[in-house]
Amino acid sequence: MFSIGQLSKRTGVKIPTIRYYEQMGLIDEPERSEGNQRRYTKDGLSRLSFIRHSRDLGFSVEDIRGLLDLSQHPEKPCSDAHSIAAQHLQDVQSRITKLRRLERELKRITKCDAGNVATCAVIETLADHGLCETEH
Amino acid sequence: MFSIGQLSKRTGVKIPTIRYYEQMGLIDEPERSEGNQRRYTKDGLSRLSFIRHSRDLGFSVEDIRGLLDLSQHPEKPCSDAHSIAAQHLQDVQSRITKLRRLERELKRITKCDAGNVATCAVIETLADHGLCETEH
DNA sequence: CTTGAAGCTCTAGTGGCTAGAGGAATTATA
DNA sequence: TATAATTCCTCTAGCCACTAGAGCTTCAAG
Repeated sequence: MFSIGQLSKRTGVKIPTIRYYEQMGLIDEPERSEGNQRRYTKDGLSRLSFIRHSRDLGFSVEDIRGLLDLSQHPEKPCSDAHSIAAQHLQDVQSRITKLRRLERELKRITKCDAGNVATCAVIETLADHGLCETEH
Repeated sequence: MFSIGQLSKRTGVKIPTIRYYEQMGLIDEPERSEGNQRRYTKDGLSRLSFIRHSRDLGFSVEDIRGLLDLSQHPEKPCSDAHSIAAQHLQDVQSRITKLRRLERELKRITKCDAGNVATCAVIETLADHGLCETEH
């Protein structure tokens, strides 16, 4: 049996976040001590690790709800899990593409070495979209 | 003079967002018509464009506050603008790095072609961090 | 002068937490 | 065993950058 603090240390999920997940229904309400403190089992620990890991990979809480549900039903086909993951992969890739464009633009405008704001490329570019090299 | 709707169309910023920026103090309160509707000048238009453009580049509202302030003082050295932009560039770059790692991991786990959840790599990987190839 | 679009203010909700108040329980030390 | 230090409890509110909706008023075209 783990206290919430121990669970937090083992998983790297902060205490208020664990309580938040409980509220959102991602983890079951655990047993309580005589004094009403949460007491977790190994199962609780592994479920929380699953959640933590999924969050690290950027899945939304809703996605995780689906993935957790699937993981409880080993007999189901895994195509559902795949479509969640594949969709998420697409999201990640499109975010990367956008950020790469930003990066290029930011690199370009931070090269400016003007002395003051009047001729500064950062300010100028922000004020005038036409100066941009790429779409965004 | 533009109505809020015209301003919205010209800048691509949604109407409630314009009012939100006003509330946040990013744009001045504009004049009003006799019937209390907002009426904007060209100055208002270009200020909002500046904001829109900065948001597109991913600057936070706080950053923009600083950049706007600088843009009103053309005599100031532009090193302040640079440090805001350079810091932001760093943020963007570190986000890209993280997303690239995610992408690799997601690609790997979505390659699984198992029939059901019991042996599905997506579920398995999420449950067991040890199966991951890279840090994240 | 009517009608329909566009505007107004105000409140509340989004996601995924995080912070703080004010108190109770547990654990470690004396 | 007494006390002190730490951890835990619930509850409310805040973060960012909007977005949605209710209920009302004003504007512009015909």
